[in-house]
Amino acid sequence: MYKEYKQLNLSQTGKEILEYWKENKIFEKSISNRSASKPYTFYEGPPSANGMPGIHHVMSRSIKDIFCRYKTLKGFQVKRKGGWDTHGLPIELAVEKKLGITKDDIGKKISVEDYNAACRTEVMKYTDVWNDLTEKMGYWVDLNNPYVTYQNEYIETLWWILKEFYNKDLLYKGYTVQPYSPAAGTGLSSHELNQPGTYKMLKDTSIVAQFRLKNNQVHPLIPALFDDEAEDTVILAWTTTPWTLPANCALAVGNQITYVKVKTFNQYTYQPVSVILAKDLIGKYFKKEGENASFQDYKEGDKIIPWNITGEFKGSDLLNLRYHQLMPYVDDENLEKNAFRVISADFVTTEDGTGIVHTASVFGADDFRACRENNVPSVMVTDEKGNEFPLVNKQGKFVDEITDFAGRFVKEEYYSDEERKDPDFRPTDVLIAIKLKEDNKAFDVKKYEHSYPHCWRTDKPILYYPLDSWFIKTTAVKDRMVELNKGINWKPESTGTGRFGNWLENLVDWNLSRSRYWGTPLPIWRSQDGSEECCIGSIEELNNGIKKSVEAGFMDAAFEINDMHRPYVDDVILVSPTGKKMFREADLIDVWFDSGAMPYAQWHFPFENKEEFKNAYPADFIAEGVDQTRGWFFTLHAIAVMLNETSDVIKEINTEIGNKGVAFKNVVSNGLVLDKNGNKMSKRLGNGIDPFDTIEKYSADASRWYMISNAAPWDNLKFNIEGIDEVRRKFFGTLHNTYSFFSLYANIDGFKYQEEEIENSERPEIDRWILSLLNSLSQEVDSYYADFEPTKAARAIQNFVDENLSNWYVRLCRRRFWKGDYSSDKISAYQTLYTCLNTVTKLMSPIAPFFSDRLFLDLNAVTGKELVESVHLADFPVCNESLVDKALEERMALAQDISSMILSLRKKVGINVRQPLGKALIPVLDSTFKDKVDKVKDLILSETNIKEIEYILDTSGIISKKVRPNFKALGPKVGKDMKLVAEKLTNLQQQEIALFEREEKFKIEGSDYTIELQDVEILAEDVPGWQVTSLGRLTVALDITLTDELLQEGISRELVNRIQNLRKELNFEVTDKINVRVENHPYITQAVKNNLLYICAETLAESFVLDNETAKGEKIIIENNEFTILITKA
RNA sequence: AGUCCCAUAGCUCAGCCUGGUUAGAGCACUACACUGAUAAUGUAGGGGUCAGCAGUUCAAAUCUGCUUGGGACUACCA
Repeated sequence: MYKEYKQLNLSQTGKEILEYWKENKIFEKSISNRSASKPYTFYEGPPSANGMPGIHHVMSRSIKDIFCRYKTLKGFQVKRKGGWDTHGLPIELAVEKKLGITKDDIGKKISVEDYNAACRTEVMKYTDVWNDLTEKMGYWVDLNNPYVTYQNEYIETLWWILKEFYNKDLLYKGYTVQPYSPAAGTGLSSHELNQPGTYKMLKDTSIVAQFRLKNNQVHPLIPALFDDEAEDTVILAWTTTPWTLPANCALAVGNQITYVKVKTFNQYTYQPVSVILAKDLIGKYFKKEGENASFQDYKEGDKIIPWNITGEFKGSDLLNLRYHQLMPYVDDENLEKNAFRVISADFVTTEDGTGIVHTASVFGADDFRACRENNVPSVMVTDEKGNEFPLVNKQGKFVDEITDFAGRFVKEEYYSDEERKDPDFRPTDVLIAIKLKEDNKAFDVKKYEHSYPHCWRTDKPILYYPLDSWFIKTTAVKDRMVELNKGINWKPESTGTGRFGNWLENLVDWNLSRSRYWGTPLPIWRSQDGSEECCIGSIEELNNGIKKSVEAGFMDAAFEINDMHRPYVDDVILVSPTGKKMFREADLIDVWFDSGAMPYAQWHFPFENKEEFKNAYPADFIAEGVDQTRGWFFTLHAIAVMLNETSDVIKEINTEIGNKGVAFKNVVSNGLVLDKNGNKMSKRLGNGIDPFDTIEKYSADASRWYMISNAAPWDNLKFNIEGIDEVRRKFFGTLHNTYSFFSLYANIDGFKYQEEEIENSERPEIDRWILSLLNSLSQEVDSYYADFEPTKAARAIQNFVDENLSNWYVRLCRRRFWKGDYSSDKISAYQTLYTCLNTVTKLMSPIAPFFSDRLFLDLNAVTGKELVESVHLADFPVCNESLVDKALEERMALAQDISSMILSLRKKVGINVRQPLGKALIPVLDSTFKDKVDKVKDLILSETNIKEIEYILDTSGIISKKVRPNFKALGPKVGKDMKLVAEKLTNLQQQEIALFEREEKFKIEGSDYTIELQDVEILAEDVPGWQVTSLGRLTVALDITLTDELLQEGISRELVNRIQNLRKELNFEVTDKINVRVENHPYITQAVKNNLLYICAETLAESFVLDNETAKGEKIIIENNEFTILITKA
């Protein structure tokens, strides 16, 4: 017996199937059943286990799951090792919050050891919750042997990778400009900078400085810039941080910006000067009244300063102009040669300032980049050891070399309140402004209020400051990364070429350093003078180093390293080749390096598992949110490309497996899950959706199906809980009903698929049709999955189940299941419907793993046709081309259209379907059309309750035709006369159309155009005198004459209908035979006599008596005629 | 601020790459029908300035540019 269900409960089904999977180890079998020689590799992007999972995790993990399950069905062995991302700032912050401490307390109130121990505990706090979600949502991933980024083995692989880079000079120490808080003495991450309240309004002294051009240089613009040797021509540049002016090393212009040279006077010194600034900004510095005013009449102190434009240039013309250093405290040969010149930069605008940006390479991130790109050296001081330092020290004070301001804080906020209250106190910026004014180097000085970031701990403004950091020289392999990216299949493509491609094009070196505690330590040891250093690539190497150190007497012999985190590794002192002590560089590395290295580290490669690694490299498929583009996707790619360049082991393996050096071949980047109004879900708004509630209430299957079918993965999903319910009703409900229908009758007839498979050619048209569609569907769904288009797959399956299988096949075939003997037609129907259901379970199983398995198991429990324990162990359906019949699909579509049109006509004239009608008329304009319709005629007739279809031939002359222009064909021919031609054609008279058809061409009056038949479509639009309707090229007319015979048949059907209702009301089994007594009402007498056999057969009546007396039984009404009827079980 | 994505019926989405004159589907709504799939099903109906403006074209939801709104990422700037 096929299992029958009272109603559909997807949530319950999910729980039961989950138990079944566990008991029977289905997941394990889905891997062990497949050959290891056919691997399909998936990498799990490790979630951070320190937060609760949200509904968006169901989304991204559904996508991962779908393709892994699909590939399993396709015969691949798909291992999926789980993983946990365990390092990083969020964990540190969670611990600090929990313990009620700040970073300052680390090493004071709490030891680094205890702190890190707390992190280790914290990070796995939510593991159980995550594992629970993973199971309940049906995500198959190996949770028993996950990789964990804090484990020693994992870290050891990271060290190995870093050493490979180090050996090829791809790891270096350098400066980067970072937000830095002198008051707190620490760099700040962008995360810290984005805390609420860090950006505050600040009033700063802003200066427009005059950078004097050298008049003795060789440059094409010199004649235009200097009228004579005495002329003082300067470039104007604006700054809100005057303290950076001593460090000025370049001026940046925009290539496309227009600049002008303006002759005028300095407002402070009254000296004549020629200034260069952006044309758009003239109005900001010069009064209209002064334009072209007399220079002779100008007197010192005049409010109106005369000016006039004497030249105009593009930014690109100004490039490489050299100027005198503005504040020459620090200078050298290299600077004179390569600095103090005009460069171009893309960030220059004409919105503020002068359109020329003062650039101090070490005090601004943009500046730093622009200078590096243009090979402009930085203005730095050098200590006795030859180390370079910026002009401002780490306390935020000018160094001694800046004689006039030495020892002064660069920001006035760094002075105490008392100092600032002193009436003689002058901020350093103001002192600089005064000096520049005196030196005739300031063009304009003003207070300027702007938003500026502050340190969230000290509340003082931050500086952009160069800090020592370790970098990976990703720029060295940039071209290779760009090149290899082109071979990666991105879904959607635009993310790969756009977001990711652009990112690679603008690649900068990867700043690895993090000044933190809980993370992978940088394995670099340095002597104190920085002259010697080494990079450790394994635990063994470290232990050897420790041994030597013990021998050298630097370390205690009892020292043992068991944990590769801080503080333990910090206690290791190594011996340099010359016998000096080397200490570990205190930095941790970026956590993104942890996750990007997972292809190697998850296997502890190359220390162990070489084979496992080789078999699982690179990934065939990965999937994460689009926010990982510059995160995990990038680090995976970067590390893979660089290892291919640096590591012999990796190169060898890549050569062997034919990998050019990528970490993944296909990548799906999914969009966000928003709330139903399109807002981002957040704790603050309280609009988040709890995945556990959703799964409990609506099931994992419906949730997954909803998310996948509703929008393409890479489009943002507006998550509406009602949508899940719709999916349940629409799709799962329909499928479940179809199965219920099947099981009801299959159980009655004892269909167990024991009979021989009925030859396709022996099956009726409608069976061959649905099987044709089914095979087309298999093919289609297969290619959608293969193309990483799950949404299209889901929609195709859903459309098949709803529209074709349920709404047409089952509806039209109902009689075949309940009527008559267990004939070959009936068996054919069962076999066909069974095959459809069984195939659909496999097609849908990647998306809805629970329900599909239940359906599959229920079907096969009876037939035993498939020898596997789960749909997930089955093979993906293969399209049998010989069963695909496009012509059949086409004519069935025709049947559907014609039926629908006839029903629509019935509706219009108010004759319901139970009343048979004599005939429908269909105009045929070509012979193939008639053949097509003829083959599906019976379906149309029974569906619409019509006796006959009559074809009206063209020659009968009763069809009224219409010409419809084929614009695509006419376009090139008539061009702009289209309107006229189209109107003429549309309004052609019947005789004209006939003429057109006979001659196969038609001349348009009043023009030279001769229209041919292929330029138009001629269709039958009307059959005058009949009820007619049209759809596209189809036209159908209905004969609504009711003969006595038809009327009586109609009455018989009504009678049958009432008897069936009674059977049901009385709760008779569908197989019960009955006896019927009906009051002999004149309305039905003749109808019963004429159609007695029909009525009895339909209602399973063994006897049918028209009784003249009785009034017992139920009262029924047909067309206002009332009479009684009594049915009893026979 | 820059880059990218998105905008079609009350809601969720097709269509756009490759332009063709009546822009589709489902849900919701209304009416009717069906009643041996029945907590199911069918038919019909209303509902759209295809975000706006401009351009290219005989013809634009579709191609181009700009604007507006939403989102993402990057940056935080003299």
